[in-house]
Amino acid sequence: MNITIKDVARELGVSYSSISRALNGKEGVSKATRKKILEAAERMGYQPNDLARGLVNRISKTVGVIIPDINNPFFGEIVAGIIDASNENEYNIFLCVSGWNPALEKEYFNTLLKKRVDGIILKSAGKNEDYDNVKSPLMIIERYSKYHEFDSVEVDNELGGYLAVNHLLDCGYEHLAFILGKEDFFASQRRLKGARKALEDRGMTLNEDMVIEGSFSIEGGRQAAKQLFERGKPIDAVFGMNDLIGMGVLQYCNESDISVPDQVGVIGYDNISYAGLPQIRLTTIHQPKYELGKMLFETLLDEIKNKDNAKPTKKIILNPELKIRKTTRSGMHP
Amino acid sequence: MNITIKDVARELGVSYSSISRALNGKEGVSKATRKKILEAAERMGYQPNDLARGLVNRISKTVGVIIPDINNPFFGEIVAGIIDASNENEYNIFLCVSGWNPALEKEYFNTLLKKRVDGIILKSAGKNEDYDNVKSPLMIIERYSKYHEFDSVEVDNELGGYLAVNHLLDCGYEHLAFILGKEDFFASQRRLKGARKALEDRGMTLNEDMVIEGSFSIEGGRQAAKQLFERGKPIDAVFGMNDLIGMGVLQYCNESDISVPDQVGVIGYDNISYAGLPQIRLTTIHQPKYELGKMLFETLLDEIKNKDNAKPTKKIILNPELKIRKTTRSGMHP
DNA sequence: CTGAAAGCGCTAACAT
DNA sequence: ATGTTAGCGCTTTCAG
Repeated sequence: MNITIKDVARELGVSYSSISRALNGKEGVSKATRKKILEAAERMGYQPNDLARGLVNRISKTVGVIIPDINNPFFGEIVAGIIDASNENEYNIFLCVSGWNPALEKEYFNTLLKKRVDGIILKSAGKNEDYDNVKSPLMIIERYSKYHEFDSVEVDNELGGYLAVNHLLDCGYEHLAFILGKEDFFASQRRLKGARKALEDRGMTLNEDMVIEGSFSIEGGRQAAKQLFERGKPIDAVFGMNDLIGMGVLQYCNESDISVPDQVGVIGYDNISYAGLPQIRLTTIHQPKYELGKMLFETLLDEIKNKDNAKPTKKIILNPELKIRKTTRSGMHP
Repeated sequence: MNITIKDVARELGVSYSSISRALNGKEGVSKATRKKILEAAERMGYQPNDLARGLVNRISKTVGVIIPDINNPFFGEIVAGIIDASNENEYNIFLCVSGWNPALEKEYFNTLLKKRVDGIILKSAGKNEDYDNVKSPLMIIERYSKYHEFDSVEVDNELGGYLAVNHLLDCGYEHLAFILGKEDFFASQRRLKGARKALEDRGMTLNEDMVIEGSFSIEGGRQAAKQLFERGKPIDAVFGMNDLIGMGVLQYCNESDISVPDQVGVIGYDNISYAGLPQIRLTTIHQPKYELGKMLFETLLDEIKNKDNAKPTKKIILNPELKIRKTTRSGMHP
């Protein structure tokens, strides 16, 4: 069916070990025969079988990626970075989408193991201790472990939260509300921690009543905003823990004739492409998503290559950036 | 390193063909030993090696997908459909992103062949005759071939174009302009054909001067609109061949104080998630992208399973739908 | 420099 | 019902 190394060998009357050597650019073949082999392979349309190769080399040049949602542009951009980096290193990506379902995620994980991927990049939908003693190279996007036993790449969530609230305060907003994303408890908590710190740095304190949990979607944000504002307590700024939530808040404000940014300021998180649209222009915290994806892959590859020789684990932290747009007041100290 | 079938066999003192039989649920093993084997495998943490399996079965349970751009939500939704369908059938997806680069696309294609994928789904960035005599199961998204030698799934572009222009005319717009996407010449042409037909059905004719080519992006749409309007000829409606272009037109109109939909009507194509945002509400032609992805995979799988026994090729055509929002006038015959 | 042979982990005849 | 064996396509000793 498919042309194999043996077919080429037979055609040329050489042993197939020579073919292998020639094809892989190893020494031990004369210039002449190497040339002959390469030509014949080309002419016959020979395509090496990576399955067989992988079986003997124990390297599949393949990594698995599991994300919760591909239509969330946040993950889309991370994946774009991963794919580009993998391409540069002649790797291919198995993309799996868990739909925030831990059981499906687990299933995917096992399938990837069976496929003998060289490593896995995972954004877990659940608590990620499940993966604490996996032996294959593994990068968990935002793995929260007590000990730093694993390599990691992350964007500083605490700093992001700090920047967001600091900006809100700079704008003169005083009654801050916070909408967490229940899908990612840890990230939301970290951001909230930064928020708290920004408040405290000015001698203020975070009002715990004003922290509610929503879901990472536009509708989730809208609902949460509704809930928040209908309590009747004073609110003049909302920090949504992702842009989708922020956009939902915007939507609620629009429906309820609350003027943004005058009456209420809104800030999101992530800086997904939507947020920058001229009709939206949501102030937000930019996360370097594409770069994160690239570094995730590169760090994983590093791990793969140094599987045995124990190297010190590393922790790479990327910085988020404040992106001021039009949903927060511009004047300072009004 | 990894536990193999042999390890389990040794542990239990059975031959390893029995293990294989038990694990694959084939007959020829007594209930008792089957149970024993399954337990031992579980206990020892045995994970079958799909590379080896694929080598002997000549089936990798893997398909490759090549798309031009993952951050275009249009492709994102198609991929979501493909991934869901593949999961339901216990397949995994190699996702490749060509960046509209035909050379990279070709490279990816070859890599997938080496990885021995069972089939490939491809949205080609170039003219797709390159793939006319590929022997592996292949689904090209919008393959334009003179003969229907291949299975295909597509959304009716001509109908989509017709619906769009028909609606514009219903709204009372008279001076129509068209912005094509140069990345996808064929699709744009088909849609234009439908547009022409809608005009002719009312005894009107399409003004070829009013057809220009842009690029499938917001900025591309903005530029094209600029070019169009600066010619000074009367234009009261623009049909952008995708939503990104439509949004670019919206942006231009906003910057130039052209009121939409009163002065100028704008219609896009695809109905990507952006288009439905409350701040945008772009009238557009909906393409069932997720369903397209699902059917693409399912049709491919069908092809894979019936590789040899020649079945008649099939052509599945999905219908697009007009989605009226706020960028076109509502009143008919004003 | 080249060939023969073993083996990667698994399945599928073919025996027993 | 179970075991033995060959072989999938390739890489890699080990001889020559």
